[in-house]
Amino acid sequence: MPRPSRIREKRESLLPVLADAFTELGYRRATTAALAERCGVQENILYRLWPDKKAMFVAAIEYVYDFSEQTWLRLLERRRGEGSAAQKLLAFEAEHHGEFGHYRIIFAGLSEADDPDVRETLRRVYARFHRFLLGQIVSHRQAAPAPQALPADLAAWAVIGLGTVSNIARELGALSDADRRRLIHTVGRQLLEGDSR
Amino acid sequence: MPRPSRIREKRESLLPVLADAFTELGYRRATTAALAERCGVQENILYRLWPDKKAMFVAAIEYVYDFSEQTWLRLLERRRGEGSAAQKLLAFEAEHHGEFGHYRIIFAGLSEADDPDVRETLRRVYARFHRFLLGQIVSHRQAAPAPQALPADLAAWAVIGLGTVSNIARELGALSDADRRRLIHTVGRQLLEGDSR
DNA sequence: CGATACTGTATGTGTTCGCTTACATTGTGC
DNA sequence: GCACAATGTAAGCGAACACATACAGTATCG
Repeated sequence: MPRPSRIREKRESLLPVLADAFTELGYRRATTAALAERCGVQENILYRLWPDKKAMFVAAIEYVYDFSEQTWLRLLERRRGEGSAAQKLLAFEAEHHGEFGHYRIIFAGLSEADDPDVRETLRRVYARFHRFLLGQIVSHRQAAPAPQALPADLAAWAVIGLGTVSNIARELGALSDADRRRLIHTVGRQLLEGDSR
Repeated sequence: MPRPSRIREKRESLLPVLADAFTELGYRRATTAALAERCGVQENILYRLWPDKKAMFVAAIEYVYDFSEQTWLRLLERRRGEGSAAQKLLAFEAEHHGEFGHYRIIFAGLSEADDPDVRETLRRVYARFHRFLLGQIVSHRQAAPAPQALPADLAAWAVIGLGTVSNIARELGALSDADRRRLIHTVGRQLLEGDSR
């Protein structure tokens, strides 16, 4: 049994590069030639790692979400004891939301969502995102109970919407950095509390 | 001066067809051949009406927003005297939000936003959308003043975010129709009032 | 060693795309 | 009715694309 396969490791080492490429170029302009060049390999090597370009795209979407979630989890480990986890996340995102531009790969995915595989991948990613946020909101509210006009599951979706519109505004230059911070902070807090205070 | 030009009329008559095509197919799959076939003309006729495919896309985006805004204005004229205009819009959108699928052309645009023309068009469209919503929120709050924790301009952006996440959920099948209605209704009202009640 | 599967390089290939060109037909103002 | 621009039809063109093939080098095992 000569030369054990390094396919798995190779896939993992190239995924960040693919994710960056799709993020910067979108799906259409991220040609297989461009992907291969950025990876420093020939095209057919990519085709030995994934069956087709769509599979590379789908893998990149999942990688990007994993990356984001790990960033948040690391943040929560680092910073302890200054408010609830949800508040820390909100403060962090008000500062840094979208600065990696990774939301662009989601936009690219949404415009390819007529494809069943892409749609299913996005559905799973959004479901995970929602579950994560829901957990944060619920534990925040348990720590500081209040009259809750806004159910936590809806609040979690609304937070996703808030992040999305913030990303859109960033992409289009429709809001200044300061206004985007204000938007995330103010609306985020109201959604988090489910009430105004 | 023989045969006056009907270019302007032709453009206007084909715009809805182009908008539908881009909406259904996205930018990439809406090939010029497909656009021409749906319009019932040859490709080069499209090229006599617009300089290139991108211009057709940009015109379609603007048409879609005009169409939506006119729908809302007609709604406000039709239904009188049952709550504020903003409340009527909210109730209407909770029922019908996104059912034309026109949001898809916005997704397509966002994934082509690295192009300056596309980005500028989207920026203008979002600015008009924000201005429209802001006007509705302000006049609603004037009619029924309340302690406002949430500034109206931020509320307007948040409403756009709410609509966007609702569209995403529709596209991906991530929420049932009933849950989407509940989301728009509950969060929408809270954003509109800038407070809970 | 030496067989063998893994890894990399170079070069097609059929198709599709955005866009163009050539040319025939039509309708209007003088 | 005739000049002439507007309108339509048909064909094609270079480039780019996703993906494939052919083959040389290489590391690992018995």
